[in-house]
Amino acid sequence: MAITLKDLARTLNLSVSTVNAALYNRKDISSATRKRVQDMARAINYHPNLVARSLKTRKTYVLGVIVPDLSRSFFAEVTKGIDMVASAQGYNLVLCNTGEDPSREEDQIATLISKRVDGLILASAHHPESAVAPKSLSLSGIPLVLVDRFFPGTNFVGADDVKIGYLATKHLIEQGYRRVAHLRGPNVSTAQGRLDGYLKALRESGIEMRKEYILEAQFHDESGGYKAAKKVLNISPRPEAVFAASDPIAIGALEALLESGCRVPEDVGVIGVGSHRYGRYLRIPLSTVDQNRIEIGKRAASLLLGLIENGTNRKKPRLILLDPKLIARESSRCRAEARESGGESLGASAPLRTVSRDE
Amino acid sequence: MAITLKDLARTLNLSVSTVNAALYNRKDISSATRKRVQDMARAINYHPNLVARSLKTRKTYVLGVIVPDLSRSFFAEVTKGIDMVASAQGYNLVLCNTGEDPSREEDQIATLISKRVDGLILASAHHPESAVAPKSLSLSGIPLVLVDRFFPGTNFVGADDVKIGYLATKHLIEQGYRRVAHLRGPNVSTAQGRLDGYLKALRESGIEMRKEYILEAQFHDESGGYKAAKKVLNISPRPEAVFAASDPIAIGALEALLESGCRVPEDVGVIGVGSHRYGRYLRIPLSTVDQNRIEIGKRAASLLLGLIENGTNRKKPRLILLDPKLIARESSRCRAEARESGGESLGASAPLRTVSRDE
DNA sequence: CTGTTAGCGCGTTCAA
DNA sequence: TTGAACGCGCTAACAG
Repeated sequence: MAITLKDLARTLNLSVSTVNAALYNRKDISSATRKRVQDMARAINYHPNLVARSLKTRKTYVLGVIVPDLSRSFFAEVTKGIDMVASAQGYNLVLCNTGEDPSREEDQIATLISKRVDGLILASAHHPESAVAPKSLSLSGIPLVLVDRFFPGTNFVGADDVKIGYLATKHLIEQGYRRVAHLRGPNVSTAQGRLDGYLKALRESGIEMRKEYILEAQFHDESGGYKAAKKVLNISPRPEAVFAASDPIAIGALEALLESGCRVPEDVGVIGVGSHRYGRYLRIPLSTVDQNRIEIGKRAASLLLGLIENGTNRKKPRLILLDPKLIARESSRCRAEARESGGESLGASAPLRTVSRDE
Repeated sequence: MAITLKDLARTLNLSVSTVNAALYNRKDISSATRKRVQDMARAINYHPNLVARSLKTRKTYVLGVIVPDLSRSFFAEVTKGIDMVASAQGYNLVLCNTGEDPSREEDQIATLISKRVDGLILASAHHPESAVAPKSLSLSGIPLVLVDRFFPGTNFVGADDVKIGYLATKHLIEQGYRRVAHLRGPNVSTAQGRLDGYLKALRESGIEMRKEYILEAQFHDESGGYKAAKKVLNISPRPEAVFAASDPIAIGALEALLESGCRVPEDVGVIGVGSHRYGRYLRIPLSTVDQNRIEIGKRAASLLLGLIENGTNRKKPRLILLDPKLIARESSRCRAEARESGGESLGASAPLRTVSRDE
């Protein structure tokens, strides 16, 4: 049985309120008693019961975080970012992995409401159009921040997907590729934004868009990129480059292209999105666009904590878009001399230290 | 202000205990009232206050999970495994990322004790010799399961590291490499086990171990593997193969070897540990040993839940070692004809579908 | 400076 | 079947 404040008070021959005040380091307690109390607390291994405290204070110092799949590096890193700022402010994370199952997402939200989390971060919300979950959430008054997938009318933190698509496509065009295909993601805001950016870059360069150059795959699935790239090879005129909406798609595409005897980047250029940690170690070091995942998590947590501490009576939902960064590697280096583009120097000869990930 | 049981009861003109029983679906309530109560609960968006319930029942249905770095795929996947079985049993996870900081680990444990988690999973415990944390834990009576790094006297779930080292080294030897170097991890049980397995395999094959063939690196750090491999190249006689204690180390080593003009696997064979998702897409598809990470998480959660539900008065700590699996790819294929060794077929021509990760 | 006490929302006797 | 009342451990008045 856990030791309670009352136990501690009895042991010290003090009242609970004195002991409590002493533990909180209030100044209206003699420093002598304060020390006595704190020493004794440590000695008998007293740990304040936070569930009782929460019941009283109506504050749990817990943030709910719902992600579809923690084993995707995107979500793992966003979660890490969230935890960095949350824990610095004394909050803990309760993490829910929906496994991409929309019905579980609803259950999880209900549970988190019941657990009285102080706020909630929802990554890649499912079918928010049905919006049943957000509805009970807003009724519960729990502040909510969406991450990754946008949904109008709610607080949102994510990468600027239009810019991602634009940067990637523009880069390919600048490298001398004209016929650029796009392996897009499924029908969510993220994929849509990247597609828009792709179209914008084409338009800006006076390149006509071709519907048959746009194929769909799953963000996290190499085999989708593989299949789509195989199809790309049969289109005539054959595309000279591929902008994949994610690194996994790009990796699958790379595999398909090489397997079919294409040279990358000479015959076909490839660029992905996500700045996967091992992108530079692939058969052909992969160009990519960095979303700044850790920062996404950090900003989401900051925003949420702001909402929590300043009360939710914020007028309008905030929308935070982070700036993506182009990382040019070998997979997109056509004939053009290497421009300065925020990337590293060429392939395998790059100094390896820079890749170490201490932050 | 959240709706309480009392609010609900008042709305229905019933007593709280009736309402409560109805919500719990007890049979001693007329099904008519039961339905009435449940409908009304939904209608007015009632969410039972679990913190109040926990205070009463002394059960939070929360498991603490402490990891050093969620952005390392090992921990992300173990955590995913934990969540799979925990959530199936109605438990939530509160996740703590120590960022490798031992002092934070202690703080986190203290917080989790105060939050009255029902159990705790500690991955890669820091300096357990000081053991201050486990001590307050056992005093608190919170069941504890260690994962990844072993520490005698506690429940443990992990891969069989000796077997990992043995499988990897044996494989290299079978492929015809005789002089095998080992890039070991830092001084923790995991690295020690793999080293032991390495030595065992050498012994068994009558190969003399050479101290200068054993170099140290950080598990998660490519640059460590890079540096160590550079050193390996200067040893004479030069090793013919490298068993790296992790995939990141192996990837760094691969980079160093190729950069120095070595051919892999012809001049030097390489094998890692961890079955990284992109190992097969690297410049040279990387042989590795799979630890079965998801399963580690699942077993850890099962064990912990068992301890929780059956009371902690278990006699002896349990020790669960999972069987690793060799995955042979190109980086370790010397001249020997491909043996059947649990791996896939050769390199880039392997059918890509098999890599999709639905499980 | 220190002690007493009334809830926070829920679960659970025990009576009715 | 249903209702009344106590207590889980802690916080925060308020009283001394």
